[in-house]
This record gives sequence, structure tokens and C-alpha cells, in this order.
Amino acid sequence: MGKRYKISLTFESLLGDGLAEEKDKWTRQSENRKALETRILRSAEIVFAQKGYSGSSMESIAVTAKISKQNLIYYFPNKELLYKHVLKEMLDIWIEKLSFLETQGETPEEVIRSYVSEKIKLSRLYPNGSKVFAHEIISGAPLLKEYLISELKPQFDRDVKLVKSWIKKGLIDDIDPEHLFFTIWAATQTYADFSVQMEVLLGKKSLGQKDFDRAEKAVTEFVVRALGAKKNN
Amino acid sequence: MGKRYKISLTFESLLGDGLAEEKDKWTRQSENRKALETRILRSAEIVFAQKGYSGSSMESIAVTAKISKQNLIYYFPNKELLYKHVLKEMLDIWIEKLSFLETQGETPEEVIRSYVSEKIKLSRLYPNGSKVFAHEIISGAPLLKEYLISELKPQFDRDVKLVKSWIKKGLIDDIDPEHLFFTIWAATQTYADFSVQMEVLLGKKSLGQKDFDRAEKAVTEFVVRALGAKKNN
DNA sequence: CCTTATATTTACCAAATGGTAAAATTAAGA
DNA sequence: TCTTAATTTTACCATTTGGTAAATATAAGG
Repeated sequence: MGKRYKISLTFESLLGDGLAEEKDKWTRQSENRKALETRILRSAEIVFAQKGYSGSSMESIAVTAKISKQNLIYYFPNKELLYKHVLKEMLDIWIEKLSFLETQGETPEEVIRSYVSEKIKLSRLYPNGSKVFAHEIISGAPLLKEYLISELKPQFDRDVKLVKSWIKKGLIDDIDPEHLFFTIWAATQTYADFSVQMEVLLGKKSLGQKDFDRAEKAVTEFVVRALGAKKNN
Repeated sequence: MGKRYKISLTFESLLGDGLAEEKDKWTRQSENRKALETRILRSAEIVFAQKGYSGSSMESIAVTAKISKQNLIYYFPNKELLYKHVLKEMLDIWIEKLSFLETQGETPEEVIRSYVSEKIKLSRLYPNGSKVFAHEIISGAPLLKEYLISELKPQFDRDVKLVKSWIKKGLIDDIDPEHLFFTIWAATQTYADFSVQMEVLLGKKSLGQKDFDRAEKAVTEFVVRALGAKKNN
């Protein structure tokens, strides 16, 4: 009969609203719970990706997850919390892959190729998460601003510094490091966010692996050429 | 006492729902009307830019325009119509500036510089329109798909053809023309759509003319270098 | 000044929305 | 099997939403 308003999470909430972890008592049940929670999160992601936060209803998320609205509310007691979970999931994936510093590769060119490749892969694998993020930023990032300041900016500053050091060492040409990142991000995320536009322009029903391969090649070449990265050096 | 469901427009609606033009009888009143309609459209643009179509309410648009909701409905009898007007306005501005073919410049490099410059300018001048468009595309372009097919694709095909001819003539390197456009669009529109993110990362309250100048320079250089455009030839 | 068209406000309303409360059902362990 | 906790369903509900209908007010021309 009791209600549980806390949801088991493996991360501490960076989005305010600290949610405590909980130990799982009933192994079997917890497994089902986790599976359903995942299904709900996937469904929420789809709906939020399509309509943004304010445009999405708990009802339509429930329908997508094939449960009742009330049942959805049992797992995620309110819409904002659910939204934050979806966002957080995406950010966890992103932040890991979004650091230049930690990107594999010895030379600048290798790092760049690897970085662009990873970013394109994220657009292919998590188009909905990317769209949710895009809606959020375009809307003025009401819930994400704090995260951007506390998490993304420090990483950005480090990465800019690294690029600047490359320039100083003469490894790449004297380009604008900040705007380099803006361009790379935009050029890669557009394959998730604006896929519909591309489908129309390329005359396809949906983008396939081949399109993403072409995209990766094209964007990588653009960036490498733009930087004037010195080969193997 | 009579209601007028038709709204005077200077363009035939390409978004379905044909709206007839109407002659203006009362010069003075029409002037006021036009001014108010414009204020409403600006307000709607702001609200739609922030929340997307489904997330925006007629009430909040009315508040932004400083009129009552009922009065708003008098001018734009339903939300979808209002939305279509906002979209249409933006598209009219865009389609005009978005053709490579008609862009000023003799050499490929000149054309590209001019094109990128125009696109960045649009991001600076019409950030809200850009955001409305972005929300719409990310949401799957329910209202815009037809427009993309009938208007944008033909232009895109022509422009791709032009770039291919440049390649054939050896004026630029052998790059991927379709993805070139995707990259240019993404890299320029991001200055409108993701401005909040940039503000945070650049540590500024808002992007100013200087930032847009830097952006223009950076993106232009990237693209020109990527193409390997031959100087003055 | 009076009529007529325009513009604004007031009164509603049905449907959708996020959410509460509690009853009913299911599952698991002792 | 019985008890207890987890889960799902059923009833509601206040607020917001897009929109209708009609009354009121304003403005302009004859």
C-alpha cells in the first residue's frame, strides 16, 4: 500500500532535487522495476524529443510506455523529475565522450578524427536524447544552465586551452578555438536534431549507417582541413 | 459587431489554409491593425521560440503582446494559424537569402564568404524565428515537411549542382556538396539556436555584435579552408 | 448625431492536464 | 497459508487550455 517517492538511481542528482539511493531488497522485483523504469525513460525520451518539456504530457508518455498514467506517476511522481532523469541520462553519456583531453589519439589530427567520429556516433545512437537536449537549450536551458556552468564550462575551458597549446606549438593553424568547438558540435549534432530536414533533402525515408558514414567522413575532412593539421606530427 | 476571420496578408499562404487578401477600407484603422498584428506576430515568435508549438499557450502570447486572449483570437482565430504565420514570415526571409545561386560573388570563395555572412546575419537579426524553425524541425516538421519538399529541396538540388560544377572545374577541392550545406547551416544557425550555451561557455550575458563578427570570421575561414577555394580565380 | 463597421471585453465551456487519495490486486517471504 | 510490501487500478479534482457567443465600446462617414 505504501508509496515510494524515491527512485533508485545510480548517480547523485546533479540537477538539484537530490534523490537518495536505495538498496534493492527484492531481487526479482527490482529487476522488473528496473526494466520498466528503463522502458519509461525510453518512452519519455521519445516524447520529450518530439514536443519538448512543456509540450509533452504525462498521458502520452504513459501511452508510449504502455502503462497507465497513474502507474507512470507511481514510478516518476512528477513530470519535472522524469524530465530531469531523461536529461541526466543523456548528459552522463555525453560528458564522458565530450572531452578533447581524454579523446584517444597522439596527434591533433588523430584526436580530432576520433572526437568527430564519437560525436557523430552519439547522434546516430541517441538521436532522441540529442533532441531533448536541443529543445532544452533552445528554450533557454531553464533546467540545464547550472549544469552548463558547473560541468561543461570547465571542460570547455580545458579543451580550449589544449587547442591553444597546439596552435602555439605550430601543430595546427591559428584558428579560433572557441568557435571551432561550436562548429564541431553544431555540425555533428545536426545529424540527430535536423535529421528530418536531411531526409527530405537527400530524398530518403530515414538516415542509414551509410549516411552517417558519409557524414562522419565529410565533417572530419572539413575540420581537419580547416585546422590545417599537420600530418603525423 | 461582425467578426472577420480572414486576415489581410501580403502573401498567399504556402502552408495550406489559403487566406484571401482583403482590401483595406479604413486607412487609419488598417494602419493600427497592421501595427497590432505585427506586435502579435513578434510576441508569438518569442513565445514559440521558447516553448515550441505545443508548449505555447494563446494566453501567454496574449500577455506578451499586452492584449487579452480573446482579443488575440479576434486577430488570429486559432493557434495553428498564428503559428503558420510566424513560420511563414521567417521562411520568406530565409528562402530569399538561402540560395547559393543568387548569392553575390564572382568566385566560389566570394560566394561562400557572402553566403556564410548572410546566414550569420540572419541568426543575429532573427534569433527567435530561427528557434521556432529549429523546434519545428526537431519535432519532425509536422507542418513544414511539405514546404521543405516543395520549396527547399529544389533550391538545395540546384545549389548542390552548382557546387559540383565548381568541383568539376577545379575551382574547389573534391568535397561532399550535400554535407557541406548541412555543415554550413548547422554552424551558422547554432549562433541563434544555441546562443544560451555559448553565452555560458564564453562567460557572457548575451552575444554581442563582436561575438557575431568573430563567429562570422571563424566559420567563414573554416569553410573556405575546407573547400580549398582557390584565391581569386 | 446617427448608423454602421471595427475592436475589445465579458461570460462561458468542454477537453486535457498534472496530480492526490485510496482501494484493489499481485507477489514474496516467513 | 498468512502477512506484508510492492504494484496497479479506480475515483476524483483543480487548473489550464483552445475556443464560442454575445454584449459592449470605439471610431468613422454620411
